[in-house]
Amino acid sequence: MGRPNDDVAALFQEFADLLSITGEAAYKVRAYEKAARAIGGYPEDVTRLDLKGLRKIPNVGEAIAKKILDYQETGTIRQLEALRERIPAGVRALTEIPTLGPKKAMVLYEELGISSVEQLAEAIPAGRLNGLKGFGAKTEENILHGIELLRHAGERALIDVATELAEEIVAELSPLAGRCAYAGSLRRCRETVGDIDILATAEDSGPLMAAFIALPFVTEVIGSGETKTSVRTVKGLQVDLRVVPPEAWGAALQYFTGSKAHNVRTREIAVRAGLKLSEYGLFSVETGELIVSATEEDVYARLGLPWIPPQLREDEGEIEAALRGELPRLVELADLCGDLHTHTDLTDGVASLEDMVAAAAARGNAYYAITDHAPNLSMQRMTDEKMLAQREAVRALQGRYPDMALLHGTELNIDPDGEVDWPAEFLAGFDICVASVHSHFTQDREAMTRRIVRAVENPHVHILGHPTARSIGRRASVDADWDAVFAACARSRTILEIDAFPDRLDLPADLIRHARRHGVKFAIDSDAHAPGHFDNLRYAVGTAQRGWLTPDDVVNTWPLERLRAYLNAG
DNA sequence: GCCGTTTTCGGCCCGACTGTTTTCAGTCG
Repeated sequence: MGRPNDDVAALFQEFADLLSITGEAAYKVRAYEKAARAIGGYPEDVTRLDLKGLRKIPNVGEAIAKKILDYQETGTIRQLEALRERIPAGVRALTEIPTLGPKKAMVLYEELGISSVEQLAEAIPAGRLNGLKGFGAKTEENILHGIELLRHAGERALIDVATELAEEIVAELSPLAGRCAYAGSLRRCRETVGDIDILATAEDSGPLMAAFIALPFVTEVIGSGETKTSVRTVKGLQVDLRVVPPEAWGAALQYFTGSKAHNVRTREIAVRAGLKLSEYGLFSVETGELIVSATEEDVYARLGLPWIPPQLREDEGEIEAALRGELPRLVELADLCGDLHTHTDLTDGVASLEDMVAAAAARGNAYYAITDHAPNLSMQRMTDEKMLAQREAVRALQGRYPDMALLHGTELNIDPDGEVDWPAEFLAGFDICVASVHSHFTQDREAMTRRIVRAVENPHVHILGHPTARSIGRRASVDADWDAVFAACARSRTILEIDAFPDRLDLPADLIRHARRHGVKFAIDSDAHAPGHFDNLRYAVGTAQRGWLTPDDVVNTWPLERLRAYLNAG
């Protein structure tokens, strides 16, 4: 997204990677990784802070603060440039090959001068690794396999694909397990996942492991032991099954949910209290005695913390908030009482107005907005007459739904100058207007910022639809000064959408957190084009939770009267 | 390199699996 803090964080992550390749002590590498994460999640722009301000960032001390000052002056970090000269970028790329880490990468570079994945792929069949210490036949085979995986699979799975697969596996294994659930980044509601972690309890892991390997979509067993089995599935997605004794459920679930950074923090807290935390429980260091392990709540409580929702476990301030007793009461799916962005077959939806409204009512919505596309998206062939006719149909339908208020709206197109489809007089006839970027995605930052700010300042625009217009894995976010956009939304009381389509999830979680600091409100919308799309709302809720949103932040958890008052005030 | 209810030095999260150097290092999560 090109935020300055992300750029600086990426430089320090690269610095850490290069240090680890040079064999620098692990704690030093970790110090840079921690600093990179802290900088990425820091609310203030680190390129505008002085030394004193920089030192306030957690895990940023004298040395790293000075490197940031160097970046402010020169646009780079001299020590990083020096490392880049020593270690070609291709050597760092070698560590992206599964099973090949920094140590092996450095041996390959120093002994054989290999500095790219391509060179390594050619060197192995040519026998150039023969006799190289630490590289036996099996290791060569694993590296070649890893290169294949890197080239072909590579991509992360979208959350809906991964969730459906994980739920299917849990359903298959549950009859054989005491307890069974998915953990890992999927439980934390990351928007994409690199693998799936399944956790189960059993006294004897044998039958579970056997059933797991026998699942029809398993194509390859990567590794298998008594407590852990890893497989690859038809879609290239890796799935790990961990089996622990029943009494260790809570500690194991906490451990396998991660993130790694969050776990490091909780273990450090344990160490300071004379305790040792592992997936088997919280133990006394002195006596080795088990203290707690049955539930996550027990583990956190014994560390002096409230239970922390998985969506927050990224070491991005949740530990500190928990210690202060300031964890947010996160918005939940059950809090939603309406949907403010949906389509019908009048434009590109695939279900009729009647069917969409019936499905919405069946979900128990208190209000529901129909927002078909406006005419400037010309392929939708919208006209004033069609839109007014739909409004009549909506009003007529209202009588059948005494418990659900029907709102007639539209999804406007923000043109390159920030104008929308209709003049103010026509827009005033809608109950609600969403406005979205659907074209000209590549405008430069200045033009895009001006464009979006102008649109959100339009008094008839209530919601900025899928604000970044990204398509995960296919199209990058548009480039805009998001702080300027969020400030404009806060001023004009324009609501930011969190679009539930699994390849959008837009606004993304990190930008949600930034926007919230500006005092902006949000709408969790399905953008449904068919009744089945309402099921995607769970993923938008997960994204909102990762953005630390409470029900008060989300306008479609509010009663209709409060929502109407907010829309009209804007 | 960072940090401090063991506070300016001496620590820094924990365990499983794999392959190889056969008693342990590297990688991964």
